[in-house]
Amino acid sequence: MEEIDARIAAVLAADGRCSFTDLAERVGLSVSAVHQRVRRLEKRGVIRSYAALIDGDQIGLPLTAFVSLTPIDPAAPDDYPLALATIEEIESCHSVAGVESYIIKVRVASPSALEALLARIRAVAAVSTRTTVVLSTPFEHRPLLAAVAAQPGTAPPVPD
Amino acid sequence: MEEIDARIAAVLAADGRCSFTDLAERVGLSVSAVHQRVRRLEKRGVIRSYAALIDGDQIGLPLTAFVSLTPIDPAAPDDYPLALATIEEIESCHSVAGVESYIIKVRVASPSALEALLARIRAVAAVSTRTTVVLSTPFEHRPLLAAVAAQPGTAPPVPD
DNA sequence: ACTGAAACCGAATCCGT
DNA sequence: ACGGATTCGGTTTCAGT
Repeated sequence: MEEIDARIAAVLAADGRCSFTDLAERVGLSVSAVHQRVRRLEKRGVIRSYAALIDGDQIGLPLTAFVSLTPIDPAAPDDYPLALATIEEIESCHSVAGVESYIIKVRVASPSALEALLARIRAVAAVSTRTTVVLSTPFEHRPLLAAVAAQPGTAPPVPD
Repeated sequence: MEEIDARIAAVLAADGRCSFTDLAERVGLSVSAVHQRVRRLEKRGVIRSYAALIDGDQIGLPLTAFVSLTPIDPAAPDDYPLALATIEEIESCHSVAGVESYIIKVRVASPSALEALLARIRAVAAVSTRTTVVLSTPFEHRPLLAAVAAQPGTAPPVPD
């Protein structure tokens, strides 16, 4: 991917509602050129989607936890992701290397809601669980493109 | 928070670039009313920001890992988040309950980049690290508002 | 692949309820 | 707090280089 595409992606990663007009100014291209590039980034899947990032505390889901899952029967067919996807409290699901097979991130309203959620997880997935409660989140959702966008792919235009 | 605000937040969580016109149709209000509500959700911090979600694989950061951090000196002042925030490869940082003090999520280009990153983390933070490599991500960034938005807060308007 | 212009549509504001 | 109208600016498309 080119440097200019990386910069466009970086801007949108940090400000998902940035207008094409602003974007054009920031990267030094015409509006229609940026438009073209953004559509291409979307089509290629570099930009997967756009999202409003919501504060869990303010929507009645103040408790975040990471839950590590270990299959009870190691020989069981691995369709856990499908089963887990049906549970809405699970925000993300990662298959991982190590003693445990999956790490999922969940958000719930209360400790008792967490307890009920863990029961549901064990019910749909035949796993044992290990839960790590999040106390606070100093930061999250940081755009990872700053470094990528900063790297000089082609030389920047020389000012005269 | 009201039900209608929850629905607005849910729509924007799933489609961060949704227009006010679309939003108005979806929640059954006028454009100016939703506009007002969205601005209020932003001001109150319910909507923290908007972001384009980027595919790490496509920007040269195919390796994701969770790193658990344990302070070497348990009595040391806890300014780890500040130190960690300077490292761009760290996407999120959570303080957690348990044997370890923090769980961070990182994205890097390669195993050797991960090795270098871990060295940097230990350098800035005086911690021991335990790393869990992500093999695949069945899903992530799921909007957690579906359940919240579905719950009937006030009764819906009665059609005549 | 980028520019510039044209046509269209959405955003933002104001006023009235 | 909502709706409707207005104005302004952004989006989208097209033709040209």
